[in-house]
Amino acid sequence: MTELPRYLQLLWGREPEGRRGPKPGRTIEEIGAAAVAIADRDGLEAVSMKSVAQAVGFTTMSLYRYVDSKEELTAVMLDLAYGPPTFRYPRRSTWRKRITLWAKEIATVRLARPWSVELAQGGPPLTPNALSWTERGLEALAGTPLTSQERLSALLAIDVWGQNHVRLSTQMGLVGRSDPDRVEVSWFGLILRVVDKERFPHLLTAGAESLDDADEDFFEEEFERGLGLLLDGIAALIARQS
Amino acid sequence: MTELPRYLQLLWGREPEGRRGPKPGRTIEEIGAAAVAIADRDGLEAVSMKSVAQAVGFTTMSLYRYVDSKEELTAVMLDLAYGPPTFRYPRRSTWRKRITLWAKEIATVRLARPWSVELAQGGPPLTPNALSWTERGLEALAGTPLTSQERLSALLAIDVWGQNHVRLSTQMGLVGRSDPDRVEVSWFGLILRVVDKERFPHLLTAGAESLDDADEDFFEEEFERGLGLLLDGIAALIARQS
DNA sequence: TGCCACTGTGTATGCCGCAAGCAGTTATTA
DNA sequence: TAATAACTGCTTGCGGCATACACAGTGGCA
Repeated sequence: MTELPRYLQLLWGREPEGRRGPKPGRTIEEIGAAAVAIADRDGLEAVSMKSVAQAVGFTTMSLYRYVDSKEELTAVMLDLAYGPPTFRYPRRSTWRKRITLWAKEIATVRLARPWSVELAQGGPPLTPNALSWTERGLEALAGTPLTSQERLSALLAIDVWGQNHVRLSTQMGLVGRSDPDRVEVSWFGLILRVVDKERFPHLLTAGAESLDDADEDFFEEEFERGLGLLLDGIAALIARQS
Repeated sequence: MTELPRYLQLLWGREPEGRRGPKPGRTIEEIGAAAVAIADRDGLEAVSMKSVAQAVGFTTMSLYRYVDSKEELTAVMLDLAYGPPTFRYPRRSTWRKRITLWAKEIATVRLARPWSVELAQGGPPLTPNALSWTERGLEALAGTPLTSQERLSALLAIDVWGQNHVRLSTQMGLVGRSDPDRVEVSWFGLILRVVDKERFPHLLTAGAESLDDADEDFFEEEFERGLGLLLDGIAALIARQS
């Protein structure tokens, strides 16, 4: 069993006792917050070891006293972007209402920090805030007959879907109310120039019909559609276990 | 309406007529295939404009005659990694069986190219093979009462979930049969060192129970779990529309 | 109390990657 | 036939990540 990575030691307050040497000039939270501020203002590509170091009054290489790599820095950033979950579940609410709230809160956090969905994904959650959100998701499913594996599996599916929804909506410029005639036209309009009816009959039909039914607010309506589908799947599973 | 990006023109065979100048020395497929071969052999980080150029007998900057950026090169790589869908749906099969096959085939492709799930996602599908897979997914849902938006939404949810499943399983070293006592122990064992029962009661319970019920083959069993949930959701939607 | 190992910061440096710009050659169009 | 667009190689600039080391500060131990 190897030692905890440095950044996790720091984030969790789990440093070994009796560290010698000068006291650190900054906390890992300060460093992460500086990186988040840069990403918020100038986008993810503006976050470099150098820009972050400058923002906290260090020189570049001192950051490696807190994180071993830039990848670890981005993990810290994501944890800070998430922050602790502060919402409350209504009293006596159904699991469905609670999970819906959980998913909406996550999407809100992600939307406030669009750069967070562009970060490379580095594995399962390990940081304090990320795990706090997992805990809140499990709390929402408390009292259901699902096994633990089924609970974790369901939360993962919703989380992954939600991230992708934010990312795709952002990339397509479809966050917020939009002209129904313009919704998805950038994607469909583009593929219309290359696909032929012989090879892509279903796609052409689906695309045209989607334009007819175009959402007034793609982000919100597709959120309901996709989350509804996932919740229905969970409901079916619960019904089978009852 | 702007011009099609160069790489899409090339991939779709949609170049304007009458291009002057020397004939290109390579096709975009050849360049993409060289990049895929490098990624297969040495991993994604070994793919640089330089290494790809060398592999096809060019110098670095000539690649920009085919793609405008490295990002476009990775889109070409992904399309080639997918290849055209070659599977067949059984005659008279249910939508559920067809979608299951579709999802499994995608996962197989992704598993054969684990680097493909690490690529940054650049928006909705635009390339020939990627769109062919979408077409096959729509074909699997033909005959169901779902609207086109619901169909696209369902396919997207499954695709996204499948990619994440491959990525996470690969990152956690959980592809193929494994010692049940070791499954997820790397993740849970790690968080056990930092989480406390007061703050994370549900997580600790879920983790311990998951270890008790540990899968013999995490990848396969979690695939069934997660896909089952999504399919149940689609089934509920279909039942409501019937 | 003094010595020494460990730790925090700055500095110097190396290597690599992406891509703008230009020169020379090739093939099509006017 | 001349002009022009397109293909390739070459040059170059800039920025980023991270190894290694010097110096100063702090705690553990004899």
